[in-house]
Amino acid sequence: MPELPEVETTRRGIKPHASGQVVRQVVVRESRLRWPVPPEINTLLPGSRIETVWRRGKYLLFRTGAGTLIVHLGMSGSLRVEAAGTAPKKHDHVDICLHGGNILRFNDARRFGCLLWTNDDPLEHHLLSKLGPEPLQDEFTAEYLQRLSRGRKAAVKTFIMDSRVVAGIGNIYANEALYLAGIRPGRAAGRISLDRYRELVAAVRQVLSSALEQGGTTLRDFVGGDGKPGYFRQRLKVYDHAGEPCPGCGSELRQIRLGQRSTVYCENCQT
DNA sequence: ATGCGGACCTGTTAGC
DNA sequence: TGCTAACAGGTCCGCA
Repeated sequence: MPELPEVETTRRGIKPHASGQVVRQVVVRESRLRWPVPPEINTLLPGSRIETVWRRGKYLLFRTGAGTLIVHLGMSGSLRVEAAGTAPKKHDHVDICLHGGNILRFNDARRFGCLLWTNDDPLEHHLLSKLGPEPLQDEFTAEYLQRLSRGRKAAVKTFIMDSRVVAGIGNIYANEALYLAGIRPGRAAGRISLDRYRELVAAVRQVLSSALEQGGTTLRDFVGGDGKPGYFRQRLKVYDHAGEPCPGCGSELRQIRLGQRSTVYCENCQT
């Protein structure tokens, strides 16, 4: 579920409640996540102070004096702040109880998310070390995409959803950005011009920033750090609108599958 | 090196 | 109404 805007929305919601707080206790009700919750979550995290909460791609990073907690929300995960004493709901797998009286509560129905621990630089962790540039930072450019894509036959949509190419773009925003850029999702990445990659980079930036302003996209179960949904769903132009008229030209939006992911586009506006 | 399909899970919905 | 199948915001891994 959560792509970059949802993870960043979560970070912003949680940060004021978590930064500077000392962890009082950790309760793990279900340790079978994508990877088993490591023992350090129980041994090193309690008693340590959360210094900062930051983000790399779709990973949330909680730096403490004892090491760094790495959190990924997978498809259905959320992390929200609740008052101590609030009864856990279904799929509330982990509670990080803070001395101030709040709980950071990890919920994930599908358990594709994870909580990991590292004592080293988290950016060197094997899950993060190969991530491509942040799409909202300057290193993400048309020249970069063009250079990296030469000779590649993969669909451009699959290409920009590859976290080694650029971090944080998932299925919703890949569809939206390609629509905004007027590029057909199935086009081979290696055969797209620099000018069209310029359009694409601008579109990615626009759609991600705009989604961020709206607190992310909630299709069914996403909630931010405050437990509230995001409001970008009503701004989606193509995702979740297959069979409906294209907002630009009125022709019917088509749905296909690319890399096992549903892909929606306008055959007229995207070439 | 690149690309593909399968795997990991539960919940919701569409179809019979 | 109930059963079954397909699909859902992610991404790692093993194999060709």
